[in-house]
Amino acid sequence: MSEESSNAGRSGESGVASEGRSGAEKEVSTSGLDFIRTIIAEDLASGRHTHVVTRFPPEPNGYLHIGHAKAICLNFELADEIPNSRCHLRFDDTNPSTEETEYVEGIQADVRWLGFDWGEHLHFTSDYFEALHDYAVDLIRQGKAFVDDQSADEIRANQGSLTEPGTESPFRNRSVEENLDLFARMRAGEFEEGACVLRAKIDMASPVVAMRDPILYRIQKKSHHRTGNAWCIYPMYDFAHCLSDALESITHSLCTLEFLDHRPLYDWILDQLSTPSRPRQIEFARLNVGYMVTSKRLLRRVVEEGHVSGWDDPRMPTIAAMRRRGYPARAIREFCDAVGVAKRDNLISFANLEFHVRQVLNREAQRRMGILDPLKVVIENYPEGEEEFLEAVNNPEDPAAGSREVPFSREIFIERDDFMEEPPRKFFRLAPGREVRLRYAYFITCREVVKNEQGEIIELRCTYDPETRGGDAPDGRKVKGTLHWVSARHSIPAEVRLYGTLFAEESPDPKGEGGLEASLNPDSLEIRRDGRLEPSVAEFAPGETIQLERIGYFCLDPDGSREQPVLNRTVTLRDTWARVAKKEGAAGPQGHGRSGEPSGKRKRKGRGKKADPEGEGR
RNA sequence: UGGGGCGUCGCCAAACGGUAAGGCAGCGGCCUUUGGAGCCGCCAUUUGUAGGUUCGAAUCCUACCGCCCCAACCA
Repeated sequence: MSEESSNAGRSGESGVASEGRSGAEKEVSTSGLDFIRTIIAEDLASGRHTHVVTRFPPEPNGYLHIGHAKAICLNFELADEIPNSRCHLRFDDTNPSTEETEYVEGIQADVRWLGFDWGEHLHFTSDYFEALHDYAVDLIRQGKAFVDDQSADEIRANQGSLTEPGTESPFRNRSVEENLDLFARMRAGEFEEGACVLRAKIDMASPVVAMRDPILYRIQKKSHHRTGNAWCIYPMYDFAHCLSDALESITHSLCTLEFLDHRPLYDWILDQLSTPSRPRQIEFARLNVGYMVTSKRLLRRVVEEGHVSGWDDPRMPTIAAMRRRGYPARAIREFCDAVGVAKRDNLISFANLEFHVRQVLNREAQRRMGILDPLKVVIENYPEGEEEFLEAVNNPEDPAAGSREVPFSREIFIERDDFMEEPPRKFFRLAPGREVRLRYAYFITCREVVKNEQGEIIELRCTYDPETRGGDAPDGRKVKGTLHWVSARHSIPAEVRLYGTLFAEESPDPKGEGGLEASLNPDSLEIRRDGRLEPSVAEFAPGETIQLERIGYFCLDPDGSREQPVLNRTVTLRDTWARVAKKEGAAGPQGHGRSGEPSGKRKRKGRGKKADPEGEGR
C-alpha cells in the first residue's frame, strides 16, 4: 500500500485537501467542460481535492480496443491536465482462469504506444490479495459477510428476478465464529470449487440486484499468472475494485455506464471498512464506432475462429491492429478527445475516425508514388535506354521533409483507372488524344491504345513534351489532370493489402441470425499483388506510413522486405471524383482500389450496444 | 412489469432561466503540379411529445413516449 507517492510529489496524500484550505466554494467556470471535468473542477474549487488520481484498470484477458482507448485517454489526460496528478495502470487480475501474462505485456505496449506513462504506478489487483482478504475478514467480524454453502444454481434460483425479491440463504445467519472458521478453511483449500462462497450480507429484497447479498469471494483452484498457487480463493470484481481504488488513493474512479448499478455496492463496501482513502465512482458512456465491435469476447472469437490473422490484423478494432494499419497514436487521441465524454449512448461514424487519421497523416506522412493496378505506357518520343531523375517534394505540408529524385524512363506504369477510352463528362484523366501531366515529370498525350485479342487494353502509346519537364508548360498551357506514375524499369514490386470494414453493417449484430459469421464483411480484405512502387519506398521501415499520391495512406507491414514491400492501406484519400462519377451516373472508374468501403447503411435497432461482458471502462 | 440511466441537426456535442457553440458528414464556390490539402459560404425559428410556471424555458414543474443497462461463483 505504498501508494502515497505522487508522480509530481508534494501533493496532499489522499488528494483530499487539508482543513484550512477548503472553506468557501470558489466560483469556477465549467462552461464547455464535459460532466466529469466539471465534477473535478468543482472538487478542486471546493477544496475537496487538491489534485486527482485516476486509473486505467484493464483485465488482462485480451487485447485493448478502440473503446479502451477512450478510457485510457480520459484517465491519463485528466492526470496530465491537473497539476500534481497521476494516473495508474492497474491490471484487474482477479480471475485466474481467463488471464494471461501475454495480455499484460500487450496492454502495456499499447498504452505506451498511445503515448501515456504511468510512471511508478504499475499495479495489480493481485498485489492486494492479502489486504483484500483481511478486509473480508473484517466484514465477517462485523457480521456483514457470511459463507454460503448453496450451489451456484441455488444461489441463482434464490436471487429472485427483476420484479421479485430474492430469498435469503439458509446459511445467512451463521455465527461470526463459524464464518471466520469456514472462510479460513476456504483459503486453506479444504473445499472444492463451487462448494461455497463468501457473500456480503446486505438485502435480498433490494431492487438493485447487485445488492442482493453479492458474492465477494469464490474458490478457484487455478494457478494465477502472478501469484501462482498461493491462493485458491479469489475476490470478485465488486469487492476488489473499490478497495483497490481506495488503497491506491484513487480520487475519481471512472468507468462505463454498465457499472452504474454497481455504485451502491461500491459505496456500501467502502462504507463498512476503514480504508486509506475514499474514491468516487463516476460512469460515462462507452464508445461505439460504426462497423466496429468492442467486446473482447467477440474479438477473441474472431481471432480464434480464424476470420482474421490475429489480434493485430489491421481490420481489427484493437489498438495493436490500428497501429499495424498505420493509424497514428495522435490520431486516435485526437479522435477520442473530439468524441467527448457524456452519458448518452452513441455510435460514432467510422468516417469520423478516418477524418482524424487523415488529418494527422496529411501533416506527417511523406509522399511517394505507387501504382496498384499498372497499365503500361510507352512514351514513343522518349529515347530508348535513357533515364533521368526528377525532383519530387516529399511533403507539401511540411517543407522540412525535403525532396527526393524519382527516376523516369521511356516505359512507365500508370493507374489503370486513370485512363478511359470513352471518358465521361468531368473525367479529367488520360483519354485518347488528351494531354495530361505526369506528376513532377512531363505532359504526355495519348496517341494510341493497344489491345489484346480479348479487346483488353494492354498498353498505351504516348508522346511527351520535353519542354514541360518538371510539370509546367513554358507556353502557359494548362492540363486538367495530373497522374501519378512509376518508371517501369526502376520500380519495385509490392503487395498491397486493401482493407474494408471487418463487419458488414454499421451496427453489427453478431448475436442475431447467422451469428458472427453473417455479420462479417466478406470483402474486408483485397490483396493486390501487382503493385509497383517508386524505388525510394524501399527506404521506409515496417511501421512507417506514407502517402501514395492520389490513392491513400499506406503503412509498411512487417511481412514485407526491402525488395518487396507489403503495404497496408491505412485509409484512402478523400475521393471527390468517386462522388462526382457516382452523381453523374457514369459507370466510370471507382477510384483507386476501393474495396469494402462502408456502404453507409445505418441500420440500428436502438442505440448503444449490449454491454461488453468485459466492459472497458473500469 | 422492480431499479437505474439517457433523449439538442444524418452522426457526435455545447448551452447550467436571457433567446440553440463547435466538430464529422453533406451541399455550393475559390484555389491547386495529389479530383489530396487549404480557403469561403450554406446546413436546428427549435431541443422526444403534450401541458404548466415565467416578461422570458433546451434549461424549472407535471404527465406521457422512446432507447439503453441490471437477475456469471465475469469484469
